[in-house]
Amino acid sequence: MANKIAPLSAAMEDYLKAIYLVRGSAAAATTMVLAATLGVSAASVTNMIKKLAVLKLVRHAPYHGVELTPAGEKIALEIVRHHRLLEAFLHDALGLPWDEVHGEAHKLEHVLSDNLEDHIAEYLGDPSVDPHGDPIPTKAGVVVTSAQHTLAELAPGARAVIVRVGAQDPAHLRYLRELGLVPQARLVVLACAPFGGPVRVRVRTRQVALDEPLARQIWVNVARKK
Amino acid sequence: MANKIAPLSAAMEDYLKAIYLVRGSAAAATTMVLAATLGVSAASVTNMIKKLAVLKLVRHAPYHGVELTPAGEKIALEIVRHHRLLEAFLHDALGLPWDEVHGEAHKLEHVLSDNLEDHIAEYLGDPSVDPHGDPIPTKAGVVVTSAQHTLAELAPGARAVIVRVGAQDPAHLRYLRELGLVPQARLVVLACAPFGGPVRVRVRTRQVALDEPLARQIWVNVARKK
DNA sequence: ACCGAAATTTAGTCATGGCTAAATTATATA
DNA sequence: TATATAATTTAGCCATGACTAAATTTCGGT
Repeated sequence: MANKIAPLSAAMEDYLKAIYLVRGSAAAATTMVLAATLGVSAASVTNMIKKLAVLKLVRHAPYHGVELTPAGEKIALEIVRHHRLLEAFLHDALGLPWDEVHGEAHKLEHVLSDNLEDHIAEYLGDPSVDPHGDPIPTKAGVVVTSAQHTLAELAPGARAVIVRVGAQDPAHLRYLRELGLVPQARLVVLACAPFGGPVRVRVRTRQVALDEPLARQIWVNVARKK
Repeated sequence: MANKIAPLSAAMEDYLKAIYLVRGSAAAATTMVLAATLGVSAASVTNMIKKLAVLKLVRHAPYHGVELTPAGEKIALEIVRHHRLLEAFLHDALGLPWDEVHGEAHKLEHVLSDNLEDHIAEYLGDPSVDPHGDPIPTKAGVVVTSAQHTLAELAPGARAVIVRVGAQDPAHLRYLRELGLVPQARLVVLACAPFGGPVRVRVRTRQVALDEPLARQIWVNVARKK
C-alpha cells in the first residue's frame, strides 16, 4: 500500500520540512531562502533539490522555486508532527523551558520511530498544538490552523487570547515568557501606533509595549463583543 | 578544564561504546568481535580504530586487540549512561516493553544533550540501573556493579533475587518477561543438571525450566540463609 | 530593450564511513 | 618446525552531503 521504497536520510527530511515551513509562511521556497533556513550553501540546496526531484518528492522549476509533491508533503508533515510532538513532550513531561524545546526536538525528530511517537502522543493525550501554539499534524496528515490575526492588526480596546507565538529566537521567547505573552494568555489592546509603532497591551495585571515586528509574530483569536 | 576538542561522530561513539561493552564482558575487543557487534565489516573496524587511535581514545596493537584509553573510556561511559538512562525513561515513563527499549534508546543516545539528560535523570530520580538491571554510570563515570553470580551457578535450594538480565534478543526478553524472570524477582532453585542441563526454578507460584545458556545470562544476588 | 546585480546552477573538491578483494600476519595442528 | 587456516590489515572503491569558485540565468531599472 504505502509507497515507502527507501528510507530518507535525515538531511532529506530536513529539506522537505524546510520547504513545507517556508511555503506555509506564504513565501516562495527559493534556493537562497532554503539555504538561509537550513544553514547551508545555496549550491548544497540545488544539489539536494535535484535528488528530491528525482524521487518525485518535489517539483523543481530551475531558477524559480521548488514545491512539494503530495508524496513530499506527506513526509514533511510526518517530520513536523515528530518535531512538534517532541516539543510538547519535552515541555509538558520533562519541564524544559519553551525556548529550549525547539533545538532539542530538532535533534530528536529524525530518530523518532512510529512506535515511540504513538507512545508519546498517547502519554500527552493527543495534543493538537505544541508549546508555541503551532498545530501538530495528525497521523493522517491533517493540520488545523486556528488563528487569523496577529497582535499587530488589532485596534485599541480589542480583547484577544494568544493562540500561537511564531517567534523562533530563544532570547525573544524568554522575553515573551517573562511578559506572560504565551499561548492561552488573555490580553487587551491599549494602544497601537499606526505605522510600525509599538503595540501596548495589558496582560494579567501588567501593561507591556511590544515593537511591531514582534507583535506580528503573535497570533490571536479575537474575543467576540458581548 | 575538559579536553573536548571536537565533537565525535555518532559512528565513533558507537565504536567506543562497543569496545567498552565487549571488554566489560571479559572478552578481548578484537576486530572480528567488534565487526559482529556493530554489524559492519572487519575492514571498517580497522579503519575506524585507526582514527580513534590518532585521537588517543584507544590503544591499538595491530593484529592483537584494542583497548580504551582513559579519555576513550570517559566518552564510552557517557554514551552508556545516555543509553541506559533512555532505556529507563522509555520503560518507566512511556511504558515501552523492555524488549523494545534497547533499539529505541540506541537511536536516541547520540542526540541526547547534557541538558536533556539532566532533566531525564531528575525526572526518574537518578536511577542506578536500567530495566535490564544494567548499571547506569553516574555523570562522573562511576559504575556500580552488584551481581556476582548467575542462575547457572546456584545449587538446588538456593534462594536468590534477580538483579540483572544480560540477554539482548527481544524474543528471549519477551520469553523471560512472560515467565516473570525480571529484575527484582525472587526465586528458588529446584534443580540443576550439572553439565549444561536446564535449571529448574520456582518464581512466584510457578515452576520454570531454563536452558543453561539463558541461565548464564541471569545475574542474581543470593539470599543469606537465616 | 538593454545592462548589471543578484540569484541560481554547474563543476569540481573534500571528509565520513561504509564496502569488497587482495595481501599480510598470527596461530593451531600435524 | 612447517604449513594451512583464520584473523587482520591494506588498497581501492562508492555514496552522501557538505563546500568554493566559476558559469549561467533572471529581473529590475533606466
